[in-house]
Amino acid sequence: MLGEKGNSKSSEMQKKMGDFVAKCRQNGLKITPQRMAVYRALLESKEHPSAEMIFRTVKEVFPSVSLDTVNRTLLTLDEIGVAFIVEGSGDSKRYDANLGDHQHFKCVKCKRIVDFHHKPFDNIKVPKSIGENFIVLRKTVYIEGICDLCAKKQN
Amino acid sequence: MLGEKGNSKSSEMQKKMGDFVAKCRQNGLKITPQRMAVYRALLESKEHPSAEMIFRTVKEVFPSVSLDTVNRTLLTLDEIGVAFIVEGSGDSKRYDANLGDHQHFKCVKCKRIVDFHHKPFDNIKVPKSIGENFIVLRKTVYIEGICDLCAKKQN
DNA sequence: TACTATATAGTAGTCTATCCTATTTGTTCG
DNA sequence: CGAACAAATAGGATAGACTACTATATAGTA
Ligand SMILES: [Mn+2]
Ligand SMILES: [Mn+2]
Ligand SMILES: [Zn+2]
Ligand SMILES: [Zn+2]
Repeated sequence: MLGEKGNSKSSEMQKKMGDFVAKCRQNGLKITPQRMAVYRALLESKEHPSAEMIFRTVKEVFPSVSLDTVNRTLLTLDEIGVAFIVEGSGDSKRYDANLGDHQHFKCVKCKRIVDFHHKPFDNIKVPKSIGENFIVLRKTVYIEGICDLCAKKQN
Repeated sequence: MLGEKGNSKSSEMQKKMGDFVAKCRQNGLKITPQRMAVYRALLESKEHPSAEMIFRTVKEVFPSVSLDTVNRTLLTLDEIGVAFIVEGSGDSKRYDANLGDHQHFKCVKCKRIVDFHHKPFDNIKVPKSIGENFIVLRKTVYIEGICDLCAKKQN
Protein backbone atom coordinates (compact mmCIF):
# COMPACT_ATOMS: atom_id res chain seq x y z
CA MET A 1 0.00 0.00 0.00
CA LEU A 2 2.54 2.58 1.08
CA GLY A 3 4.84 1.26 -1.57
CA GLU A 4 2.20 1.68 -4.25
CA LYS A 5 1.42 5.21 -3.14
CA GLY A 6 5.09 6.01 -3.25
CA ASN A 7 5.44 4.54 -6.71
CA SER A 8 2.39 6.30 -8.11
CA LYS A 9 3.60 9.58 -6.70
CA SER A 10 7.08 9.07 -8.07
CA SER A 11 5.78 8.06 -11.50
CA GLU A 12 3.51 11.09 -11.52
CA MET A 13 6.57 13.19 -10.78
CA GLN A 14 8.48 11.45 -13.55
CA LYS A 15 5.68 12.22 -15.98
CA LYS A 16 5.78 15.88 -15.04
CA MET A 17 9.54 15.97 -15.40
CA GLY A 18 9.18 14.36 -18.83
CA ASP A 19 6.56 16.92 -19.87
CA PHE A 20 8.89 19.63 -18.65
CA VAL A 21 11.75 18.33 -20.78
CA ALA A 22 9.43 18.35 -23.80
CA LYS A 23 8.30 21.88 -23.00
CA CYS A 24 11.91 23.06 -22.76
CA ARG A 25 12.72 21.48 -26.14
CA GLN A 26 9.64 23.16 -27.67
CA ASN A 27 10.97 26.48 -26.46
CA GLY A 28 14.57 25.85 -27.51
CA LEU A 29 15.80 25.69 -23.92
CA LYS A 30 18.66 23.43 -22.89
CA ILE A 31 18.08 20.63 -20.42
CA THR A 32 20.48 21.51 -17.63
CA PRO A 33 20.70 19.78 -14.27
CA GLN A 34 20.20 23.13 -12.51
CA ARG A 35 17.00 23.81 -14.45
CA MET A 36 15.72 20.35 -13.67
CA ALA A 37 16.55 20.68 -9.99
CA VAL A 38 14.79 24.05 -9.71
CA TYR A 39 11.63 22.74 -11.37
CA ARG A 40 11.68 19.56 -9.27
CA ALA A 41 12.11 21.56 -6.05
CA LEU A 42 9.18 23.77 -6.99
CA LEU A 43 7.00 20.79 -7.87
CA GLU A 44 7.77 19.07 -4.58
CA SER A 45 7.06 22.10 -2.42
CA LYS A 46 3.54 22.85 -1.22
CA GLU A 47 4.40 26.21 0.33
CA HIS A 48 4.59 28.43 -2.75
CA PRO A 49 8.29 29.00 -2.19
CA SER A 50 10.32 32.12 -2.83
CA ALA A 51 13.50 32.03 -4.90
CA GLU A 52 15.50 31.94 -1.69
CA MET A 53 13.63 28.86 -0.44
CA ILE A 54 14.17 27.06 -3.74
CA PHE A 55 17.81 28.13 -3.66
CA ARG A 56 18.33 26.48 -0.28
CA THR A 57 16.66 23.27 -1.44
CA VAL A 58 18.60 23.03 -4.69
CA LYS A 59 21.87 23.80 -2.89
CA GLU A 60 21.54 20.55 -0.93
CA VAL A 61 21.90 18.53 -4.12
CA PHE A 62 23.88 21.15 -6.02
CA PRO A 63 26.12 23.08 -3.63
CA SER A 64 27.53 25.39 -6.28
CA VAL A 65 24.23 26.61 -7.73
CA SER A 66 23.86 30.39 -7.72
CA LEU A 67 20.88 32.42 -6.59
CA ASP A 68 20.91 34.18 -9.93
CA THR A 69 20.39 30.90 -11.73
CA VAL A 70 17.46 30.08 -9.48
CA ASN A 71 15.90 33.47 -10.11
CA ARG A 72 16.43 33.29 -13.85
CA THR A 73 15.10 29.77 -14.01
CA LEU A 74 11.97 30.60 -12.04
CA LEU A 75 11.21 33.49 -14.40
CA THR A 76 11.74 31.12 -17.31
CA LEU A 77 9.30 28.62 -15.81
CA ASP A 78 6.74 31.42 -15.67
CA GLU A 79 7.47 32.47 -19.26
CA ILE A 80 7.03 29.01 -20.75
CA GLY A 81 3.89 28.48 -18.71
CA VAL A 82 4.87 25.59 -16.42
CA ALA A 83 4.63 27.77 -13.30
CA PHE A 84 3.52 31.24 -12.30
CA ILE A 85 4.12 33.98 -9.75
CA VAL A 86 1.46 33.92 -7.06
CA GLU A 87 -0.45 37.18 -6.67
CA GLY A 88 0.03 39.13 -3.44
CA SER A 89 0.32 42.58 -1.91
CA GLY A 90 3.85 43.69 -2.64
CA ASP A 91 5.93 41.07 -0.86
CA SER A 92 8.72 39.05 -2.43
CA LYS A 93 7.87 36.79 -5.36
CA ARG A 94 6.36 33.40 -4.58
CA TYR A 95 6.04 30.65 -7.16
CA ASP A 96 3.58 27.84 -7.90
CA ALA A 97 3.93 24.95 -10.36
CA ASN A 98 0.42 23.64 -9.69
CA LEU A 99 -1.49 24.54 -12.84
CA GLY A 100 -4.71 22.87 -11.75
CA ASP A 101 -7.74 25.06 -11.00
CA HIS A 102 -7.37 26.58 -7.57
CA GLN A 103 -7.21 29.89 -5.75
CA HIS A 104 -5.12 31.42 -2.97
CA PHE A 105 -5.57 32.96 0.44
CA LYS A 106 -2.57 34.96 1.63
CA CYS A 107 -1.94 35.88 5.24
CA VAL A 108 -0.80 39.50 5.51
CA LYS A 109 1.03 38.74 8.78
CA CYS A 110 3.10 35.59 8.14
CA LYS A 111 2.84 35.67 4.32
CA ARG A 112 1.63 32.07 4.25
CA ILE A 113 -0.20 31.18 1.05
CA VAL A 114 -3.01 28.65 1.38
CA ASP A 115 -4.53 26.85 -1.59
CA PHE A 116 -8.26 26.39 -1.85
CA HIS A 117 -10.59 25.40 -4.63
CA HIS A 118 -14.02 26.93 -5.10
CA LYS A 119 -15.50 25.88 -8.44
CA PRO A 120 -17.44 29.11 -9.04
CA PHE A 121 -14.08 30.92 -9.11
CA ASP A 122 -12.80 28.88 -12.07
CA ASN A 123 -13.52 30.25 -15.55
CA ILE A 124 -13.95 33.90 -14.67
CA LYS A 125 -15.56 35.80 -17.54
CA VAL A 126 -13.43 38.85 -18.29
CA PRO A 127 -15.54 41.93 -19.12
CA LYS A 128 -15.34 43.22 -22.69
CA SER A 129 -13.65 46.47 -21.67
CA ILE A 130 -10.64 44.39 -20.62
CA GLY A 131 -10.81 41.39 -22.94
CA GLU A 132 -11.07 43.50 -26.09
CA ASN A 133 -8.25 45.90 -25.26
CA PHE A 134 -5.72 43.82 -23.37
CA ILE A 135 -4.12 40.39 -23.61
CA VAL A 136 -5.21 38.48 -20.51
CA LEU A 137 -2.55 36.07 -19.24
CA ARG A 138 -3.94 35.26 -15.82
CA LYS A 139 -7.17 35.84 -13.91
CA THR A 140 -8.11 34.68 -10.47
CA VAL A 141 -9.91 35.47 -7.26
CA TYR A 142 -7.52 36.72 -4.62
CA ILE A 143 -8.31 36.69 -0.93
CA GLU A 144 -6.10 38.02 1.82
CA GLY A 145 -6.40 38.39 5.55
CA ILE A 146 -5.13 36.86 8.77
CA CYS A 147 -4.63 33.11 9.04
CA ASP A 148 -5.70 30.92 11.96
CA LEU A 149 -2.18 30.65 13.38
CA CYS A 150 -1.60 34.41 13.37
CA ALA A 151 -5.07 35.11 14.79
CA LYS A 152 -4.23 32.88 17.77
CA LYS A 153 -0.97 34.71 18.41
CA GLN A 154 -2.75 38.06 18.67
CA ASN A 155 -4.79 36.83 21.69
CA MET B 1 -19.31 75.14 -15.91
CA LEU B 2 -15.61 74.57 -15.57
CA GLY B 3 -15.68 76.61 -12.41
CA GLU B 4 -18.49 74.54 -10.95
CA LYS B 5 -16.75 71.29 -11.80
CA GLY B 6 -13.61 72.61 -10.15
CA ASN B 7 -15.54 73.62 -7.06
CA SER B 8 -17.42 70.35 -6.74
CA LYS B 9 -14.20 68.42 -7.15
CA SER B 10 -12.43 70.54 -4.60
CA SER B 11 -15.30 70.29 -2.12
CA GLU B 12 -15.37 66.52 -2.60
CA MET B 13 -11.67 66.50 -1.85
CA GLN B 14 -12.23 68.65 1.22
CA LYS B 15 -14.88 66.22 2.46
CA LYS B 16 -12.47 63.31 2.06
CA MET B 17 -9.75 65.19 3.87
CA GLY B 18 -12.21 65.94 6.67
CA ASP B 19 -13.21 62.27 6.90
CA PHE B 20 -9.55 61.39 7.01
CA VAL B 21 -8.92 63.73 9.93
CA ALA B 22 -11.82 62.11 11.76
CA LYS B 23 -10.48 58.66 11.02
CA CYS B 24 -7.05 59.63 12.33
CA ARG B 25 -8.59 60.96 15.54
CA GLN B 26 -10.61 57.75 15.95
CA ASN B 27 -7.36 55.82 15.76
CA GLY B 28 -5.42 58.13 18.04
CA LEU B 29 -3.17 59.34 15.24
CA LYS B 30 -1.83 62.88 15.14
CA ILE B 31 -2.81 65.20 12.32
CA THR B 32 0.54 66.10 10.84
CA PRO B 33 1.09 68.07 7.66
CA GLN B 34 3.19 65.21 6.25
CA ARG B 35 0.40 62.69 6.84
CA MET B 36 -2.11 65.02 5.21
CA ALA B 37 0.14 65.63 2.23
CA VAL B 38 0.71 61.91 1.66
CA TYR B 39 -2.99 61.12 1.79
CA ARG B 40 -3.83 64.07 -0.47
CA ALA B 41 -1.19 63.02 -3.00
CA LEU B 42 -2.57 59.48 -3.06
CA LEU B 43 -6.15 60.73 -3.45
CA GLU B 44 -5.21 62.99 -6.34
CA SER B 45 -3.30 60.32 -8.26
CA LYS B 46 -5.07 57.98 -10.64
CA GLU B 47 -2.02 55.79 -11.32
CA HIS B 48 -1.92 53.66 -8.18
CA PRO B 49 1.40 55.22 -7.19
CA SER B 50 4.34 53.61 -5.44
CA ALA B 51 5.88 55.12 -2.30
CA GLU B 52 8.59 56.64 -4.47
CA MET B 53 6.01 58.38 -6.70
CA ILE B 54 4.19 59.79 -3.68
CA PHE B 55 7.54 60.83 -2.21
CA ARG B 56 8.35 62.90 -5.29
CA THR B 57 4.94 64.57 -5.25
CA VAL B 58 5.00 65.39 -1.55
CA LYS B 59 8.56 66.72 -1.83
CA GLU B 60 7.33 69.50 -4.11
CA VAL B 61 5.28 71.00 -1.30
CA PHE B 62 7.42 69.62 1.50
CA PRO B 63 11.06 69.49 0.42
CA SER B 64 12.35 67.98 3.65
CA VAL B 65 9.95 65.03 3.84
CA SER B 66 11.70 61.67 4.13
CA LEU B 67 10.99 58.51 2.16
CA ASP B 68 10.64 56.63 5.42
CA THR B 69 7.81 58.91 6.50
CA VAL B 70 6.03 58.32 3.21
CA ASN B 71 6.43 54.55 3.54
CA ARG B 72 5.27 54.54 7.15
CA THR B 73 2.33 56.77 6.37
CA LEU B 74 1.17 54.65 3.45
CA LEU B 75 1.25 51.53 5.62
CA THR B 76 -0.74 53.45 8.23
CA LEU B 77 -3.33 54.43 5.61
CA ASP B 78 -3.71 50.73 4.82
CA GLU B 79 -3.99 49.80 8.50
CA ILE B 80 -6.75 52.28 9.29
CA GLY B 81 -8.59 51.31 6.13
CA VAL B 82 -8.52 54.53 4.10
CA ALA B 83 -6.31 52.96 1.41
CA PHE B 84 -4.91 49.59 0.44
CA ILE B 85 -2.02 47.92 -1.32
CA VAL B 86 -3.00 46.88 -4.84
CA GLU B 87 -2.54 43.18 -5.56
CA GLY B 88 0.13 42.21 -8.05
CA SER B 89 2.78 39.65 -8.94
CA GLY B 90 5.76 40.46 -6.76
CA ASP B 91 6.57 43.98 -7.90
CA SER B 92 6.98 46.99 -5.63
CA LYS B 93 4.00 48.08 -3.56
CA ARG B 94 1.36 50.22 -5.25
CA TYR B 95 -1.35 52.06 -3.34
CA ASP B 96 -4.98 53.01 -3.93
CA ALA B 97 -7.21 55.31 -1.88
CA ASN B 98 -10.29 54.63 -4.01
CA LEU B 99 -12.47 52.48 -1.78
CA GLY B 100 -15.37 52.30 -4.24
CA ASP B 101 -16.18 48.95 -5.84
CA HIS B 102 -13.77 48.28 -8.66
CA GLN B 103 -11.17 45.80 -9.87
CA HIS B 104 -7.71 45.98 -11.41
CA PHE B 105 -5.90 44.83 -14.52
CA LYS B 106 -2.12 44.90 -14.21
CA CYS B 107 0.25 44.89 -17.16
CA VAL B 108 3.14 42.51 -16.54
CA LYS B 109 5.38 44.50 -18.91
CA CYS B 110 5.01 48.17 -17.89
CA LYS B 111 3.37 47.50 -14.49
CA ARG B 112 0.52 49.88 -15.32
CA ILE B 113 -2.57 49.27 -13.21
CA VAL B 114 -5.90 49.92 -14.90
CA ASP B 115 -9.17 50.27 -12.98
CA PHE B 116 -12.30 48.64 -14.23
CA HIS B 117 -15.68 47.90 -12.73
CA HIS B 118 -17.60 44.74 -13.46
CA LYS B 119 -20.58 44.42 -11.10
CA PRO B 120 -20.54 40.60 -10.94
CA PHE B 121 -17.08 40.88 -9.36
CA ASP B 122 -18.34 42.91 -6.38
CA ASN B 123 -19.48 40.97 -3.32
CA ILE B 124 -17.52 37.79 -3.84
CA LYS B 125 -18.81 35.00 -1.62
CA VAL B 126 -15.89 33.51 0.26
CA PRO B 127 -16.13 29.72 0.56
CA LYS B 128 -16.68 28.30 4.05
CA SER B 129 -13.27 26.61 4.16
CA ILE B 130 -11.72 30.09 4.12
CA GLY B 131 -14.36 32.22 5.83
CA GLU B 132 -14.65 29.93 8.85
CA ASN B 133 -10.93 29.54 9.47
CA PHE B 134 -9.41 32.86 8.49
CA ILE B 135 -10.14 36.56 8.93
CA VAL B 136 -10.78 37.95 5.46
CA LEU B 137 -9.56 41.53 5.02
CA ARG B 138 -9.72 41.87 1.27
CA LYS B 139 -11.10 39.89 -1.67
CA THR B 140 -11.10 40.75 -5.33
CA VAL B 141 -10.82 39.50 -8.85
CA TYR B 142 -7.32 40.04 -10.19
CA ILE B 143 -6.50 40.08 -13.88
CA GLU B 144 -3.06 40.48 -15.38
CA GLY B 145 -1.64 40.44 -18.87
CA ILE B 146 -0.27 42.79 -21.50
CA CYS B 147 -1.78 46.23 -21.98
CA ASP B 148 -2.63 47.83 -25.32
CA LEU B 149 0.41 50.11 -25.31
CA CYS B 150 2.85 47.26 -24.63
CA ALA B 151 1.16 45.00 -27.18
CA LYS B 152 1.76 47.66 -29.86
CA LYS B 153 5.44 47.96 -28.99
CA GLN B 154 5.98 44.22 -29.53
CA ASN B 155 4.95 44.54 -33.20
C1' DT C 1 2.48 77.58 28.39
C1' DA C 2 4.65 73.11 29.66
C1' DC C 3 4.59 68.27 29.29
C1' DT C 4 4.56 63.81 26.97
C1' DA C 5 3.84 60.57 23.66
C1' DT C 6 3.95 60.41 18.85
C1' DA C 7 6.00 61.46 14.53
C1' DT C 8 9.74 62.92 11.61
C1' DA C 9 14.43 63.52 9.14
C1' DG C 10 18.43 61.62 8.00
C1' DT C 11 21.04 57.86 7.60
C1' DA C 12 22.52 53.17 7.96
C1' DG C 13 21.35 48.58 7.10
C1' DT C 14 18.79 44.61 5.07
C1' DC C 15 16.64 41.99 1.75
C1' DT C 16 15.39 40.94 -2.93
C1' DA C 17 16.34 40.88 -7.51
C1' DT C 18 19.10 42.02 -11.52
C1' DC C 19 23.37 42.94 -14.16
C1' DC C 20 28.00 41.76 -15.71
C1' DT C 21 31.68 38.81 -17.35
C1' DA C 22 34.62 34.98 -17.63
C1' DT C 23 33.94 30.12 -17.83
C1' DT C 24 31.39 25.95 -18.57
C1' DT C 25 28.17 22.96 -20.79
C1' DG C 26 24.27 21.13 -23.78
C1' DT C 27 23.22 20.49 -28.44
C1' DT C 28 24.03 20.14 -33.28
C1' DC C 29 26.24 18.58 -37.14
C1' DG C 30 29.94 16.68 -39.71
C1' DC D 1 32.27 10.22 -31.57
C1' DG D 2 34.46 15.10 -31.63
C1' DA D 3 34.71 19.78 -32.73
C1' DA D 4 32.00 24.27 -32.83
C1' DC D 5 28.77 27.45 -31.17
C1' DA D 6 25.12 29.31 -28.74
C1' DA D 7 23.06 29.04 -24.33
C1' DA D 8 23.55 28.73 -19.47
C1' DT D 9 25.98 29.16 -15.14
C1' DA D 10 28.88 30.91 -10.98
C1' DG D 11 30.30 34.47 -8.55
C1' DG D 12 30.54 38.97 -7.55
C1' DA D 13 28.93 43.72 -8.22
C1' DT D 14 25.11 46.71 -8.40
C1' DA D 15 20.54 48.50 -7.94
C1' DG D 16 16.05 49.09 -5.89
C1' DA D 17 12.74 48.87 -2.24
C1' DC D 18 11.92 48.89 1.88
C1' DT D 19 13.05 48.82 7.25
C1' DA D 20 15.59 49.98 11.55
C1' DC D 21 17.75 53.32 14.34
C1' DT D 22 18.23 57.60 16.90
C1' DA D 23 18.28 62.33 17.91
C1' DT D 24 15.17 66.09 17.19
C1' DA D 25 10.71 68.22 16.53
C1' DT D 26 5.86 68.68 17.13
C1' DA D 27 0.71 67.67 17.93
C1' DG D 28 -2.37 66.99 21.49
C1' DT D 29 -3.54 68.07 26.39
C1' DA D 30 -3.97 69.83 30.82
MN1 LIG E 1 -1.25 27.24 -5.25
MN1 LIG F 1 -7.89 51.25 -8.33
ZN1 LIG G 1 -0.45 33.99 9.22
ZN1 LIG H 1 1.91 47.74 -20.44
